Amino acid sequence: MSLSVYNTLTRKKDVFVPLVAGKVGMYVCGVTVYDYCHVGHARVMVVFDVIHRWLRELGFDVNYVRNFTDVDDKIIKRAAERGIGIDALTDEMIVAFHEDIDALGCIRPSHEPRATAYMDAMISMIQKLMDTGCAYVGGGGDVLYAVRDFADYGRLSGKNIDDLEAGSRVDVDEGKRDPLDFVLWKMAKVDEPAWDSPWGKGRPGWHIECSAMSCCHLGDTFDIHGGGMDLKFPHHENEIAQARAANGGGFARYWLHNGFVNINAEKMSKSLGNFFTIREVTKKYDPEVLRMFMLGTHYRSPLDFSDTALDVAKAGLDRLYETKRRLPNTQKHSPLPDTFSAAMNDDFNTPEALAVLFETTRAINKQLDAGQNADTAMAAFQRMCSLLGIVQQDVSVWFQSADVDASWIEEKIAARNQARKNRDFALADALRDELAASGIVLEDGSSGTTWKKA
RNA sequence: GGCAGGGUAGCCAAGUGGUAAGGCAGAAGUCUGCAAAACUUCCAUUCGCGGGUUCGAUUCCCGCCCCUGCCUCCA
Repeated sequence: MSLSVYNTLTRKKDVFVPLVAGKVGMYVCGVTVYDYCHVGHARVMVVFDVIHRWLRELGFDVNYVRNFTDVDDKIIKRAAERGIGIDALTDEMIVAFHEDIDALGCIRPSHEPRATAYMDAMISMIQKLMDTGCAYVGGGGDVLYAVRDFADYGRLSGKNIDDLEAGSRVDVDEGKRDPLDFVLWKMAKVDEPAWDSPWGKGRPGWHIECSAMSCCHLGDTFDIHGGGMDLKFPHHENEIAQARAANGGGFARYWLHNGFVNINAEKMSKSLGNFFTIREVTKKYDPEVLRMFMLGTHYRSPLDFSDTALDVAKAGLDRLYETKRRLPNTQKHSPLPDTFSAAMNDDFNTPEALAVLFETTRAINKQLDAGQNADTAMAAFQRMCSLLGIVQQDVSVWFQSADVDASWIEEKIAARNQARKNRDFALADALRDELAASGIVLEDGSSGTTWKKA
């Protein structure tokens, strides 16, 4: 059974064969750290976390690199508004990023390079582009990349340079030879953070950082490059142009792009202002709910965000945790169901994988209901949950971490059970209703009464 | 306008040239004092619309309608 991945470059599912047997180099475009992450960012992190986990499960030694863009116009503007330096802002936002993404159960990448730590690499790449004639100094002093000189320009995004120019929304900059040319090195204005370069004090353009950092960590040619759909053009197109021109070919072999998170069928984005930050959402929902919500849709499809959708994700998790509650763990080992592996190997089909998990859940419950040993199925259940990064908390935490007084609940339960013993069901039901009003649900089992959050 | 991706039950969402996974919600039953949870059964003769290819299409082809995205920063 081999892994197939949808490759944006070829527009089809390709069998995944790494450059070096047993090893995978994967670069994912991270975030620009000037504000808190929203749910759209969370999707990229969760999607590639699952991909990362599955690649490791397949036995690959994965070198997973995800960058931080820690210098750009938005950062400079925000830092100025707050009256702090850009480092203070980006340091703060990186800490927040880690809090949010860790909460979502994402394993940290092997490396998380910050753009500002790679100035030399970027400058050296730009110098190579100048040497080969692909780059030039424009009218305003900025160093620009001449897209016309790169024959393959537009291949990744399926665009044709002339079509782009025809419907161009790009501001025509007098300093550019071609409106599509993009900035490699931007001259600093007064009071802006700047670094020395052969072309004067300035800062890198957005695209060059990813080309430089990916090649530094993974080599000129590596396996996987990922990110959100919106990065296909121009960001990834430009990355390819820069890296291939500078290194004489190569660069990423498989390009993976995840779909957007939408709100009312419209893309969630900063510019539209229709976004929710991860921390806003996780105030109301457990982070695992957000993760479950994302796994329920294939990573390349759009995902519509709503409270209803999160409620559904929570209900699904509740069902899985109910099973975990019945059989908290087993030391037994079991292979993954073939159907699960097949789903994951088919371009990381998590909805299909979840279906297998739910089927396993039913099988376990059935066996337990019949008084049979369910350890084998439970072992498979645990492995699947672990690979998907869900159902990772203690059952008691999941069901009982309420903002209520546990001893008060226990008192009510004791009183109710006394009433039940006296066959005073009116009183018993009243006590149960009282707890229900506080969001507590009771369950009378053969071994006593337990409670959980609604 | 150019390019790309979609339209599957009340909702979410997989999928296949051979007759529609899974989840949520809903209905009935088992269990229970009653519930809850679990289990069982039921819940799309049908996959945007119209043609075509085929023994057979939701799945392939053509046309149409609708939605979204990219073409500027964007995960």
